[in-house]
This record gives sequence, C-alpha cells and structure tokens, in this order.
Amino acid sequence: MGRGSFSDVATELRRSIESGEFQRFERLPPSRTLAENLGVARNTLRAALIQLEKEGLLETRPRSGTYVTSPDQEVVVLTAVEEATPLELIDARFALEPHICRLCVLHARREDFELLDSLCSKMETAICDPVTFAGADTTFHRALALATRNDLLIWLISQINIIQSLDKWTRMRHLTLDEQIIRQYNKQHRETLNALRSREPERAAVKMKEHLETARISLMRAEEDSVANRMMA
Amino acid sequence: MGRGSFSDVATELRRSIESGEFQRFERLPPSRTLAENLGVARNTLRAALIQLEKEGLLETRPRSGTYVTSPDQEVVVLTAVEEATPLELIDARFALEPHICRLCVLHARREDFELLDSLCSKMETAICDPVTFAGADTTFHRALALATRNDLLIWLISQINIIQSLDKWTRMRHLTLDEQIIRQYNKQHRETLNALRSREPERAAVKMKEHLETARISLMRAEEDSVANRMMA
DNA sequence: TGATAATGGTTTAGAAATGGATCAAAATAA
DNA sequence: TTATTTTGATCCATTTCTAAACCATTATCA
Repeated sequence: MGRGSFSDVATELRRSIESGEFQRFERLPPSRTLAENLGVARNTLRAALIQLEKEGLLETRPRSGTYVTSPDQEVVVLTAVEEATPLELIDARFALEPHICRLCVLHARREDFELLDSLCSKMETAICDPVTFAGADTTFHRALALATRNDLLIWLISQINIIQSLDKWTRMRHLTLDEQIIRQYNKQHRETLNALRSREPERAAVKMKEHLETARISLMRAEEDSVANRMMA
Repeated sequence: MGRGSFSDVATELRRSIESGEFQRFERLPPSRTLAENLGVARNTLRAALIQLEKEGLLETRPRSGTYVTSPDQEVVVLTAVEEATPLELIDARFALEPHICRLCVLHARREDFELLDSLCSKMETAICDPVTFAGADTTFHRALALATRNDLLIWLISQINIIQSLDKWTRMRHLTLDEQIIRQYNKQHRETLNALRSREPERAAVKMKEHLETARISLMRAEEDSVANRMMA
C-alpha cells in the first residue's frame, strides 16, 4: 500500500480515545488484535501508537500492553480556560442564560427581583464608569443564576465568570464598554427583568438573547479594531 | 509472558460494581469462586482487587472477605455540585444541549457525523444492555459537544458528565433504562442526528428538547418509585 | 472446648502472551 | 521508473498469567 495509512490509523485511534471509546486507564487490545481489527499490519499500527505516545495520549509498557493515559482533569480546566476565545464564551452564555431566564420565571422569589432591580439601578448610575458597570453586570448575571435555585447552573455560571474575570478578558471587556453600549445593556437588562417579573419565560429568554447578541457584536467590533491596531503598529 | 488481563479484569469488576451488580457493603464471592467465574487465575484476580482497593472501591478484610465500600469516585473539586439533584442536572442539560445542537449545525464536519452515527448504531445494538447503552449515550452527548469545536462548551459538558458518572447517579440511571425507554432514546438520537445532517438547527434543538423531556419524565418516575419503595419498607 | 472448613495471603515453576526489532517482498505514490 | 511505505513473517526478551501448593487466621459447628 502507499503512504498515509499510518497517519490515518493514528487519526482514527485519536478519535476513539478522545470520544471516550477507550476510557482512561483502560488497556487497548493487544497490538496483534488491534491491528487485525483495524485491517492494518502490526508495524503500521505500531507507528501510529508511537505517534500517539508522543502526543501523550497513550503509554505503552513493553510486554504488558498499551494504556490510555489519564487526561488530568485540571489540565483540561486550564486549557479550556486559557484557550477559550471571547466568541466561544459568548456561545456558552447563549446556551445557558436564556434557559436560566426561563427557570427564573419558575423559581425566582420576591427578594431575587429586588436584588436584580437594585443591580439594574446600580448599572444605570454607572454609565460613565465601565469598571463599576462591569462588576455589577457580572453580579446581575450571577444573580439570575442564583434565582434558579439550581446549584449546578449557579456553579456553571460562576465558572464562566471566573474565566471572564481573567486579566486579558477584563481589559477587552472594558474597551467595549462605551457609554452607548452601556445604555443599551441597561435597557436590555431592564427588559429582561420586566419579563421575568411578569412571568413570561419566552419573552425573558428572547430579551436575554438580544442582550447577548449585542454583546457578541460589540465584541466582534472590538476584535476587528484590535486587529486593525495591530496592523497599524 | 505478558498479558495485561489483570487490568481488564479490574475494568470488568469496576463495571459490575458501578452497575449495581455488587451492592455497597456487600461481600464479594470468595476469591477462588470469583476467579473461576471470571475465567481467570486467582493471582490475576487478586491483582485486580488490589487495584480496585487502591481506587477505593473495595475493602478486603483478610480471612473474612472483600467488601464493596462507598466509592470516593472522582474526588474532583465539585463539592457544591456533588449535591446536585437529578432534576437540576436535567435542567442544566436543557440549557446547554439544544444550543449545542444549533452550534453543531454550524461547525460539525463529516467525521463528526460518522462518529455520531456509529454511536447511534452501538446504542441500537445495546437495547438489552443498560450499562453499554449508558456508556455510549454519554459518549454521544459528549461527541455533540466536541462537534461544536467550542472548548468551553466541551468542558462544561464534560463536567456534567463527571457528575453523572458519580456512583449514586449511575445506579439510578441504569434503573430507568428499560427496553422501552432505550428504544425511545434511540429514536430521538437518530432524529436529532438527522436534523443536524440536514442542517436544520431549530429542528435539531427541538428533537434534543424532546429527548431531554423524556429523560426528565423517566427520572421523575424512578424517583417516585424509589420513594414508594422506601415507604413500603 | 476442639475439630474442621473456609478464607485471604504468599510462593513457586512453567506456560503463554506481549511489545520490540528486523527484513524481504509487495504496493503505492511521484 | 524510482522512492517510499505497508505488509507479512519471524525471532527475541521479558512480563504476566496460570496452576498448584502451602500458610495463617477466622468462622462454624459438633
């Protein structure tokens, strides 16, 4: 056969491992068996295994077997956090927050609305103060999660907030916060809160989506600008 | 000379324990008997037992027996999250997964569909095997997240999967998986995948919501049953 | 009480299976 | 063609399994 098949085998195995077909700590089938299953010669398989070992997905103990190395959970956290792009983060919030609004309609109590209301007021007095606004904004979205009374969602949102509070994010975020944007955000926060108060789950979800869409657009604009600046420099 | 079957035996036993075949505090069969049942030498079994003891799943008292202990599985950080209830978890998935489907339509590639397809097939052949089905099901939902190419979403889903893999969940989950439910899940998985393939984000999201709704209902029914059982006892 | 059985722990020698290495021939790509 | 890669086969060194025995302690029961 021609070339290329060894890297195809590596790709196939990599997918199997990443997709969880071979669990961590589990032993892969013996190279002879595995080669037969994959319809490939043992030598070819070996080349693929060596490749994957270099990548750190496998560990082979001679005369014992080839094992899936444990992907350290903490490493996953770090890479997920460090490599998350602003748009990925917005997409994640797009998934979570509209549904959080729906759940708020079911579970929020009077005191939750009071907290959300006071946070809106705080943001409305911070039109010229991006730092204060950003803090209150984070608190507002966190308060929405809290109002669901769902510990898991609260935790997920808090994880996202942790990422958002990293340095590189904070700076970019403050850049996007001009007075016009803050006014728009404030309007959307109010609209969302009103929909929640009148117990309209879908309207609240829609308002939240509009809010996130605004945030996405301003983020993209900020990125374009920073690219443009980099090109100017 | 060298096989690694002791690690395979450990995997098999781990499955038996997680599937509830061996209940907590229950004594395992004598090592001689168990070894014979597994078709493996007693020494090999012992190596596996020692491994599982290290993992904290078993406790062996010399001359008495080997007992299933409370598994301190996944000692991960999520202390607050460990107390998440099944319904909280379903709500979180309600938030994440429909939107993940929408993003899949944008980002999934051919090989993603192939993986999802093969997982559907695997689940369809596991109608009478809840343990295998549950594993493939988790992988399926993870594969959906992977197909979004959004590392943050992938991470969030993996966190949810970790919770779901905790011992107390696994048992309840397997209880809810009768043949009828599995057939329904399989149908819904297929429908979701088909919607993704034909690039219809909203239909995929709707199918996923239906799927999660089914899961929620069967969970609630299982909880009612367990409450009823407790009241009978 | 005392005898017997049952259990986990340990050791041993031999057998079986595994990954590692090499090489000539075949197949493929350029 | 020419160069490269895969294949299939064989041998090797070593690990790990098997099988069987024996030990020490506990449990059971007469």
